[in-house]
Formats: sequence, structure tokens, C-alpha cells
Amino acid sequence: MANAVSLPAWERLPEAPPINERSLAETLDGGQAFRWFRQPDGSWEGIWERNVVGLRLDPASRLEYRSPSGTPPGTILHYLGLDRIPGLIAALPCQADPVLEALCRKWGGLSLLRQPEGETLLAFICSSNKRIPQIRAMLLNLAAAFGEPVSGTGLNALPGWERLAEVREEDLRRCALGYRARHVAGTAAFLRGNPEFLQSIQELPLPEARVRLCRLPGVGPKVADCILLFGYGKCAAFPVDTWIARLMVRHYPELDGWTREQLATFARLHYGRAAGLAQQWLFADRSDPSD
DNA sequence: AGGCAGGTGGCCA
DNA sequence: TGGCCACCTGCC
Repeated sequence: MANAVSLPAWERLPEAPPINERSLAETLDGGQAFRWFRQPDGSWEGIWERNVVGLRLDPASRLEYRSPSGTPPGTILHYLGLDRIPGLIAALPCQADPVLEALCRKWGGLSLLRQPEGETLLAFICSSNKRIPQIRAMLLNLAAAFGEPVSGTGLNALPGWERLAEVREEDLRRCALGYRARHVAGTAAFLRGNPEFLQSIQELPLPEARVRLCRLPGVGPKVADCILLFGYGKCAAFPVDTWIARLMVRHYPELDGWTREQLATFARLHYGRAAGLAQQWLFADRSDPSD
């Protein structure tokens, strides 16, 4: 009887542009977010804050949703971020750059999510030296151990930073965080003493925001850029990880030997204010055998 | 069985 | 600045 949970019916997500299955999968589960789960029927179930949402495509590639947490469609649309993609594509120099042009044809459908800042910070502190499945596992552990259940969904929300500040580092380690436990504990303590910190990042220009985020333990340039891009909607942010560095050298051989910071500078100058979308296209292409 | 992974922090030239 | 290494954990 306890498992007889009744889900709302699927409905069209109003005003959502069409998206193909591959772009949807890459958007939800390609390394921007780590809290979307593929269901046996092929649909997706995801959670951010206390929003639990199911997503799937109808035969005409239109998005359908259902939300046991009662999250309204407008909130879901905002989270998905599809509305800003055409403007970002228009800002990229696709005509001038054949590499971008090809990537756009292939990955132009994927989106840049608008995720909650605090959760994005937690996820990317956990991401260092880890593959996507391991990051997912760490967050699942944290939610199970310290997060609150979202009633009627069977899922736990992630603990907020106030809650994390109460948790001992040793107990964070039990969530398989490894040395990242020290970073999470340190960041939680810092945020408890600086409650305006996360809020203050939003209004800062990108370079200042980046430097400021790097004051948090466990946050370096790469993680800071991920938080700015996926959490603060700063689409000019261009995280350079080992994958992106490799891929950039492959696509632009003259960049061979450049440091991460130099690659980030090149990206800012070459791609401009929508550099973050170009980064997602490059990353989405990481496991293409034809590369 | 060791190395490496979507990095960061600390230390040294 | 630029380079090197330790660091938890899990998987090939």
C-alpha cells in the first residue's frame, strides 16, 4: 500500500520549443546537473530544490511533464532555459568558425539549465577528479543522509548549506566524498559566517565573480566557471577541464601547449558572451568516435 | 595491481 | 606565473 503512489498525468509543457531526445539527454545528464534519472519507460525524473519533475518527449518531439511536487510549468520552463538559447546561438561566431558551425548543426538543440546557485556549488565542489556517475552517487548519499524527503515522491532534496554547516566532516566522508568532505565542510562554515555571499555573486561582473567564488575552499577556476555558467546563468563563463582542453587542441591545433587559463582567454575572445554554450557543444561532442 | 579521473591547494623556483 | 605533488574513491 505504501508504494501505491499516484502520479499526476502527463501534460504538454506549454510554450516549450521542440527538442530532440539526444539533446534532452545531454542537457539533463551530460554534466550540467547530476540529479536527473532515466526511468525504465525512457522518461526522465529529476529534482532541484523541492521540485520533483518528470519529463518526456511526445512523438512530435514536444516536451511533456508531470510533477508530483506540484511544480508549475513556468518554473520548469525557466529551469530548462530553452528560451535563451536562440539568442545565445545568434551571438556565437558560427559563420566565421567552421568548427562552431559543425557543432551547432549537431548540438544546437541542447540547453543551458538555470539551476539553484547553492546546489550547483555543492555539486561542483564534489565534481573534482570524479566522473559523472560518481558525482551522482555522492549527491544521492548526501540527500539520503542529510536532506529532507519531498513528500509523495520518494526522493530527498539536497541539504542546504545551513544544514551542511551542522554536519561533521567525518559524516560527510561517509557519503563517499573523500577529500571533498573537507571542502564542503569549509565552504559550509564560510557561508554560515557570510550569509550574503552567494547572493552577492549574482550582481558582480564575471571576472570579479570568479575571483570571489575562488575564495571558497574546494572552488578553483574550473569549478567557479561551472557554478557561474550553470548556477548563475552567466553564459560567458567557459569552464576549461581536461576534456575541453583536449577537445580545443583537437579542433584548433594552434592551441597546443596552451595553459588552461590561456585557453579560457582564447575562448572569451573568440566565442564572446555566449562562450558557455560553445563549451557545452564541445563537451557534448567528447565521446564522438568520428572526432 | 597500478594508474587515472570533468581539480584544488600548498609549496618551491 | 609555472610546475609538481598529495589527496579520497571507484573503476578499468
